Formats: sequence, structure tokens, C-alpha cells
Amino acid sequence: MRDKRSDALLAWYDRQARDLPWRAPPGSEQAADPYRVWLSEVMLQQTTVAAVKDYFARFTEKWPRVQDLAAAEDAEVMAAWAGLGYYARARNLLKCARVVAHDLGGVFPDTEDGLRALPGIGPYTAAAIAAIAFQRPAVVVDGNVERVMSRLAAIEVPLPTSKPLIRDVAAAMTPQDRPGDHAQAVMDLGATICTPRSPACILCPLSADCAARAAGIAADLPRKLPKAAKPERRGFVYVAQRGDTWLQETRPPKGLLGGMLAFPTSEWSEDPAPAPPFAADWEALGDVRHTFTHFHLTLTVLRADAAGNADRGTYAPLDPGALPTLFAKAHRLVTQRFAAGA
DNA sequence: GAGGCGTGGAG
DNA sequence: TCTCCAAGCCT
Repeated sequence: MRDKRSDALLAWYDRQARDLPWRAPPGSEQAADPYRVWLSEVMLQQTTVAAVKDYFARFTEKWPRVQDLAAAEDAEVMAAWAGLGYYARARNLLKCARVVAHDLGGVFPDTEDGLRALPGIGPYTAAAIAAIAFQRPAVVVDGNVERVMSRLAAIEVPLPTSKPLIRDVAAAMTPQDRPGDHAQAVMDLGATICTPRSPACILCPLSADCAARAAGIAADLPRKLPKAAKPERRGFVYVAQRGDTWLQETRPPKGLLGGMLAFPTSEWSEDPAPAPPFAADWEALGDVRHTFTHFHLTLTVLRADAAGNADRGTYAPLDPGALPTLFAKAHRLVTQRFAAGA
């Protein structure tokens, strides 16, 4: 038995589907490649399509198959992910690729449970891959689905309390056939029509069935609990140059910017103590500002020509593209003040 | 289950 | 400038 809202949505999707490099066209006989679906879904976690596109192209060009990715060096993958954020995704991506390549014969599991057991694949991503790559009628619930379903059913209970109800609404709408297209259709609708701020209800294929639209509260849903303010932290970042080389280190494998290339820093706190990697005449070049998920940060950039041995990091030619954005900002400040390499 | 975990774009 | 936020996961 089919839901007529799903029919209307699929008809809209057949006309309006976004052409994305990891997708099979709507109603396509040819299924999407599970490796590409998985890679795109991980990259798209909490991340916009616009931000993902170039990274997806570079990854698939460099590593066309999961076996290729599994064989890559950790540092190479972290460098390729630099700038995309949430770096635990890249660490888990590599772990997952190696499990699939080494333990599963290079074949992704084709069930939600099988996928869910892999590193970096949670409830949403497992359902999405199962539906999109394997035509399983999984109930796919992400931020778009939460917004669309909250509005369709005029759910005024705030998130996350409303999650179970939202899932019920989404389940009732999920078709047995074309579940992958259905999931992607809801996401396209959420990204282009049923947007967070100013939904274009006039263009929506579901507007006649939308309780929030009828009540004139579509733009107000879903309701969310207010968020805590971000605290301020400060710190020092030390940029040491020796000829054409820069003092750099790989951050510890867990926590903030874990596993990423970096310059040495002090602690980050309300009142940080300086922590230069060696004694020198450090020149303050200015501050860089950066906002993370849960705090604001101001780092004072200190630069020196390498004098003695550093107690941390190594001197090597720098690949600025491998730096996460915070350290790319510090690097930019230094290169603005000093000709490259000087 | 609540908090840690990035980034760049939009309004 | 500032807030919100975009296809969540892990602990």
C-alpha cells in the first residue's frame, strides 16, 4: 500500500532531482555505487552539498574503489579531508574502508544492521545507504526529514523530544518501492523548498497535505530548545621557520582536530600560559579568530626563526592544504607578513 | 543522554 | 558582527 504523499513527492523528484555526482538518476535501472553513496553520506554529515562537492571529486579521483582508500596512508587521507571539518569522520572513514576491504572482501553490507556495525555509520547513514544503494525500505531520518515531517504533521513538540513521533510519520510515508529515491526526494525537498528559514510552500508538491502550512506556522517548525552560549578561549600558536621548512606536528589521534597537521600551540583556556616549543625571540604577528562547535577561540600568532631544537614537532616543508582551517588562518597571517619561504 | 566535535554561507 | 545552521556519530 502506497502513501499518496510519497507518490506526489516522487513525481516531483522525477522532474526536479538535483544532479549530484554520487547519485543514480531518478528511477534509474542502474543502482548507485555503494562506495560512492557511503563516501558521500559520510561527507554530507552536518555538511552542505556545496562544501562536499570538490572533496568528493578529489577523493573518488584519488581513490576510485574502497580498496584504494583502504590502502592509503592515514596522513594522506587526513590531508585530503583538511578543511571539511569533523575530522573524526575521516578517521572513521579510513577504519571503515579497511574493515570493508580486508574483512568483507571489498563489499559493503547490504542491510541496515550490517552497515550500522561499521565505524562512522550511525542510524541515519545506515538507513540512507541501505535505501539508496540497496533498495531497502529503510526509514531514513536526518535533519531534512525532521523538518519536513514536523511541518507535514504540524508537530509543535520541540526537538529532540519529538524524534520518535517524527520517525513514525516518516515510516508511514516510506514506500516499499523506490525507497532510495524517496529518501533523496525528501532531502532535495528539504534543501530546496522546505528550507529552515523561508520555506517556498508555493512550490511544494506536498503543500496541500501540510498541516503546518494550513496553520500558517511552517516557518516556525520544527521547534528547538535554545542553545547554550559559546564560551571564549584564548591561546598561543607558534610558527617556527628554518629555511624552507616549518615546525609542524600531528595532533593527538582523539579530540579536537585529532590526527590533523598543526603548528604547536599552548593550552586553550580563559587565561592560557605561554608554551613555546623552544626559547627564542618570538614575535607577535597578530591574532586569528576561529569558532568551533562549542567555543570561540582567539590565538595569538607568534613567529620565530628556528634557533634551537624544538621539544615537539618536526621541521619539514609545509603542505598548507593539509592544515585544518584554524591553522590555515595562522599560516596565512604569517605568509602575509613574510614573503613565502623567507 | 548530554556534550564533544568544524566549517563556511546565509540572513 | 553575530546567530543559526547542513544528509550525525561517538562516548
